[in-house]
Amino acid sequence: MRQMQKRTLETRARLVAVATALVAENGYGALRTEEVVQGAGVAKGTFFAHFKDKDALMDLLIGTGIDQQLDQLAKAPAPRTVEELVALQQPLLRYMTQERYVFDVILRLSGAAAVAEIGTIATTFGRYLELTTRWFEEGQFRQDISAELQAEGMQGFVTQAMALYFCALHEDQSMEARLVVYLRAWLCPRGGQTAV
Amino acid sequence: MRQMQKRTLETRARLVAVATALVAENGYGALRTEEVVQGAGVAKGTFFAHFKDKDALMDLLIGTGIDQQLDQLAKAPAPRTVEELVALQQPLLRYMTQERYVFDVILRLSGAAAVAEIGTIATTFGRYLELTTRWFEEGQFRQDISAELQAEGMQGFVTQAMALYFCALHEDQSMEARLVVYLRAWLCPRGGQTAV
DNA sequence: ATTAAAAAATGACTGCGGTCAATTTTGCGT
DNA sequence: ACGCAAAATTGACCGCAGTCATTTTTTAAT
Repeated sequence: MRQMQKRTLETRARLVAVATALVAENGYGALRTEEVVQGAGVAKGTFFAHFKDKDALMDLLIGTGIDQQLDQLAKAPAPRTVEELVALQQPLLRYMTQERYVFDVILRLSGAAAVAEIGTIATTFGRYLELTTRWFEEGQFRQDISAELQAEGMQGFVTQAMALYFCALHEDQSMEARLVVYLRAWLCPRGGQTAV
Repeated sequence: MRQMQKRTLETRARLVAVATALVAENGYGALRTEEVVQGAGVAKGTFFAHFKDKDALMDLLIGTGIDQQLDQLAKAPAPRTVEELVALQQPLLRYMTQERYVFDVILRLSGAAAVAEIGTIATTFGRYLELTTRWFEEGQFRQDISAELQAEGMQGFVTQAMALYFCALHEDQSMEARLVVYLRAWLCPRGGQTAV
């Protein structure tokens, strides 16, 4: 098995650089592989030799963006209130909802289809869970369920809040306001009936 | 303004009938507009005169399927335990996760893009909320938050459970088992700390 | 019946993602 | 240096959703 050529890395880097620039200019949804390929000075087929499909490129671009947001989250100390929790995550939510197309891609790629092909976005979702689980391990919120479960639940509510952001039927409140309501109910339940 | 012609209804009915048959045969993801059009004996353009795009047809087909599931749910008495809650919804979950493609379409269309164009799937999601809210109004579960909020939260967890069903990283437990864990934590919290 | 205008249907055409047999480039063994 | 096989690249081509100027059909007024 021969090693990868330097040329390969250069071509790939050029494709990614051109794509990044085009996205910065016109947004994710407007990106066309034809433009990327022309900008990089290669043929159509070369693109697909480097990326399985357009989604694979998007996975890389958007996944990188999410990772940068998580870097910020990782710096901050564990939030102690629901309000802090939401405020801290606001930049991440804004990034993921910047375009309807971006949110759709994230939903589509956040679960790895096969273990063999865990993409960047799927990886960031794992990292998000790890990171927020650590917050809950500080014990500021619920004691009756595990930190992992609290984190998984928060992830679900965050997704739901983002989804409703794009829904014309639920324009009454902001994404953040809705999330505060959800997370208060999830993380600070005031002992309801305990039917099992 | 002249009224709609009988011909219009006939053509549309034929398109839907052919599409339904094709889906029954090969599944949703394999449906091609070309086949629908040929089967109905009309031209390509006619299809798009009746449906804004392929998604609009899918919205109708899948939305109808969901509605049938909800009809079943509406018949049953309000569940009194989390296990009943999950068992009752199992057929609905199975329907929505029968194909990856179906689940993707549902996610994409469950929120109405514009108030003017509320599709069948978006409508069923509203119906699901109404229906389950009524369950929670019976007061079997949490007393500290509204029935609506309990229903919205459940919807989020159901979606999350379905999403993880398609994720290779979370194959350790079934959709139903995961949902039971979520809903127990959501609906039967045993009074944790009440930080606000 | 005649006609005019709206409604419906047509199908060639476009845009764009993705494929693949053929070609060029590269690095290794001799 | 030479030859050869693997790796990388090429671009014509395909599949399929969606468009639109043109034609056909229907309806209502005269």
